[in-house]
Amino acid sequence: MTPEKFSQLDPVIHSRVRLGILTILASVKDASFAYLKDKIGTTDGNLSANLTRLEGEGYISMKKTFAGKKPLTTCRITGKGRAAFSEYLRTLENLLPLKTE
Amino acid sequence: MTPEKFSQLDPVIHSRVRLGILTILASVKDASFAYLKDKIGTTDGNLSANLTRLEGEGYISMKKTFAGKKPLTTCRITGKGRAAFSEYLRTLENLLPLKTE
DNA sequence: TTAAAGTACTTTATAAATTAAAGTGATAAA
DNA sequence: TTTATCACTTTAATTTATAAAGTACTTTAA
Repeated sequence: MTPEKFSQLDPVIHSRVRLGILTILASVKDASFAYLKDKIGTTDGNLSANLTRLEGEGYISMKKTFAGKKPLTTCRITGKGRAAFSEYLRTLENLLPLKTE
Repeated sequence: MTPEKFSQLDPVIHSRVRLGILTILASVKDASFAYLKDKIGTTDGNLSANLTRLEGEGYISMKKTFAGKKPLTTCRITGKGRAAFSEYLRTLENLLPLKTE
């Protein structure tokens, strides 16, 4: 049994913005670009880049539609993303001295 | 009351290697370079750079001595580092759906 | 009606951080 | 002696993240 190492934490998830995206997407059916931006507190460019990264990893999917006349990007976590996120949390709990009450 | 944002997570701490360093140093009086390297599972160069970063932030202190004839770097968390680490954990617990049992 | 401001992003450029490779200086082993 | 090893540091290369521009509209307001 190898000792638990911090390198086990999925680097795709271990980014403040991507962690925020996945945390939100794990708890709602889907979320818009604007909603994510507001909740996470980042810039348009940064959010865009990180969503693209997560989509590239197959952790989320994005659908582009229109809300009236305005473009609307809707994001959703995938099964793979949900599994990776759960595993990330599990690893964190094993590694950190957390005391959730 | 502003919504909780992931940008509140201290970027100095939110790095897999530095998180590992602080987690260990928070639970022991001090630790050697070799011990940290083994426990965290990283390379010499990476560990060295991250220790220097933490020292620069005032989160840890390093003492260089000799163990017999070999150089020995001993690391210790500072009060500031301990406070920042606690705050990081507190923020994480507020942000993530953790279920520590 | 048309100019200005806003929305909802993406793309490109720049800065910062991580990782990998090479380097240092000493000891120990063959 | 030369080869290897230890305990790191430094430099270089790659990857990330942040910031600045850019695109393609829509809405408001003169």
